[in-house]
Amino acid sequence: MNAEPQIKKGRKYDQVIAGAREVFMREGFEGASVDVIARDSGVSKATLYSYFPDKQHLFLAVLRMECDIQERASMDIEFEQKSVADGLYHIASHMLSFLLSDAGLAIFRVCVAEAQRFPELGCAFYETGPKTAMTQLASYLESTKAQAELDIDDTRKAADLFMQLLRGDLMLRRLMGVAQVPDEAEIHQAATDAVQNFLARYRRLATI
Amino acid sequence: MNAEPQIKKGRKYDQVIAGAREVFMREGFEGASVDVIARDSGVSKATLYSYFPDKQHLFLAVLRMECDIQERASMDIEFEQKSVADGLYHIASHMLSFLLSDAGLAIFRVCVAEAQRFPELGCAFYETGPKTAMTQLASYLESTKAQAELDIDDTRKAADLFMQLLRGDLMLRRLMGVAQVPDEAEIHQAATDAVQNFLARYRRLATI
DNA sequence: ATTGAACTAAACAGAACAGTCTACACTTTC
DNA sequence: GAAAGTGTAGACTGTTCTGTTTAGTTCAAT
Repeated sequence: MNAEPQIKKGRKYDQVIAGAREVFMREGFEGASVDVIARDSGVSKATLYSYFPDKQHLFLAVLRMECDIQERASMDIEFEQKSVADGLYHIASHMLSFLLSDAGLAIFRVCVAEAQRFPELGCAFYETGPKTAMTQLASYLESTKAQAELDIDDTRKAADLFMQLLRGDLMLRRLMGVAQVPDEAEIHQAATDAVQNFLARYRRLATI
Repeated sequence: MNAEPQIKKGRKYDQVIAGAREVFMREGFEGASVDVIARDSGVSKATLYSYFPDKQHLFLAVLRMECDIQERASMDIEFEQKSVADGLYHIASHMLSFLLSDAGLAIFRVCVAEAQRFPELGCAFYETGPKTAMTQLASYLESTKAQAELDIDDTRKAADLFMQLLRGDLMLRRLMGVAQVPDEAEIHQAATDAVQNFLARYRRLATI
């Protein structure tokens, strides 16, 4: 926890992280070799080991950075939407594009695979990824609840449900390599379905 | 595809599979060493290699067997329930117990991790696991639809939704190592929530 | 009792691995 | 232009890995 070993120095730090990211995501932790990482990064092994004390710390540095990115990539456009349906659809398609992309899947895959070997990793991913998204979504639901379009008693549970609806079967098929990376039409379809299901559950009845 | 290499002979076959299963589930494909598998199986390395031509074939044999088991473990108790709610709850708690158990998670984890390296594996898992369950559930929904308790236009979509509701946030937290293996109360809670959400979406309005 | 198949332990070869080290090149700064 | 800092290529160490081989053991069935 304390006394983080010497990490970070020169100008090639980002280059190493980028190369390592690619190889780790492709091969997993055990499958990736330091020699390959060094070669793919365009960096010598000596340089790599001058930045990171060992392979594990490099791995964790890559994934911590990935988590940071994920956390910062918040749902920008929130309140200026016309209807709740539009807002939810926007969020849905935005998140689906990421979740189902090769990059999004790769980090999910690696975290699932290594969550046992690196317990702190799984927690960090959950906190910065799904949980952050859920919290942001919950606050959105809270805000527009005033618009009285929705009838929600527990926004946290509702946000949770929406996330579940999003991931759905398509995510599973992507994870298992059954489905290819979806095109815009498929994402549109999945987002529409999710919003529809969500509204069917939570739309205020008296209003429409 | 054709000409499967020589696999299976003597009486220690099951013993090897059992040992390999345990090690692979614990360590993943790359993390598991053949020496450890042989030792844990109580079998010599030579014997192991007399059964399987290499590590990959052993790995795939383990997971094929796991898929078979998963496929056979159908949802026994289907029609003799009183209400649809009871039937769905029964299915839900049954499936959740498996999905969230250490064993259920382990195979899911391994398949996610190795679906890229072994493309046929991901497909086999999806077909025998989630897809089979969904099909069985769909046929249940079809049958009780006659009871007019539910208002379903597309049973496949409905079954898909139910599965999504099941997996939910708890499954994600388990995968990431955030949550421990749940006790009966937690499973009851999750199953109840899922059924409730499902019925809120699909219960026939005019009936009650 | 003998035969033959299945199994064992242990050593082995050859490769790949993580991590270290040496010797050298480039750039900046005094 | 010397010195310091940062980089390089790649050889090297010692370990671990998969997969093979050898020489010997168990055991069932004749």
